[in-house]
Amino acid sequence: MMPNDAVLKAHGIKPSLTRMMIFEYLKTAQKHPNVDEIYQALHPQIPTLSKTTVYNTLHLFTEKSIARAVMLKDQENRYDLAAHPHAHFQCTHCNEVFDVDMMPDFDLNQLMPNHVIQDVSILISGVCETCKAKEATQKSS
Amino acid sequence: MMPNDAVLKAHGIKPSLTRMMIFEYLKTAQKHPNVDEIYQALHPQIPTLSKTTVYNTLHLFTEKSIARAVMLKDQENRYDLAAHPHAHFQCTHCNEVFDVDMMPDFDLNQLMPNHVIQDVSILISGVCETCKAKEATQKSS
DNA sequence: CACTAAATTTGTAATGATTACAACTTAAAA
DNA sequence: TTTTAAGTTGTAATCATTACAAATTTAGTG
Repeated sequence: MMPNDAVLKAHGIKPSLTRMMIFEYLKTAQKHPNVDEIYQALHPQIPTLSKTTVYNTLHLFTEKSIARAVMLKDQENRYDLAAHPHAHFQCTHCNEVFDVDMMPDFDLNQLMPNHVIQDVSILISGVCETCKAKEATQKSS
Repeated sequence: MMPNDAVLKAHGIKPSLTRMMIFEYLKTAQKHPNVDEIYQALHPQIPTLSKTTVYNTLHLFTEKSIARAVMLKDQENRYDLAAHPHAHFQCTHCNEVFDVDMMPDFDLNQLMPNHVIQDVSILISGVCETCKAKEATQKSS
């Protein structure tokens, strides 16, 4: 696996320490963090970190296509590495977000031959396994 | 085609005049209006209309599944009738949103048998026909 | 090293969509 | 009519995001 600084450089991003750490957090964290979560997680290690920097960095990352803003039924943005495209499932009960390793290959270039397709994002909403089980238990009691 | 009040009633919504007009606007307007556009469009006809009412009504409509909040790369919500599911294309140049009459039928219930699927929304982003043509013209000049 | 310019980071203030909430109005029920 | 509920309204608060200018760091050059 390519080291983080190489990945950033390969996308034309100068690998400052802050950028590397935000990238590393996106890579490691098993969630789809919003700006505040990233800030809270890294603040202890980078005491001078500012939220504006987190915003700046995420804008840079999405512009250079190493991250994506995940569209959700929240009023805030969450972020995701752009590496392998996948769909997202968000539970309407617990609000949790899960990756769905699936990306149907409809041929958009054929369907919309005169458009330039840059990105496709799929959001599935419903009730997750856990919440569904809880519901069932409550109803039967 | 069912009259508006019947549609509302069928979904358990009492068809007040305001609600009917917001519904009618969603049905007629060839766009994916945000709250402010709806408010501006109806304000002349309903001088006492309040933005809060627009918010309330849209919440009610989405809750009762006759409208959907369209997820876009904007910071504001846009709305859409829930009638026929379709994907959305948003141009990264002019920001315009177009309907894409396509909804791939991946079998989510099979893929996620323990989840309850309520909704699937697909957002395609890229450059639209018009903007692509303009770009080409500019480059060649 | 010293100096300069550019890139990066930071903090504060402004913006703007959305929500909370209490008051007011209208419609329905008794 | 009287009462109660439903619907609507306006104001104030919340909160994510952006604007922007200052401060800091980094890189390049003499």
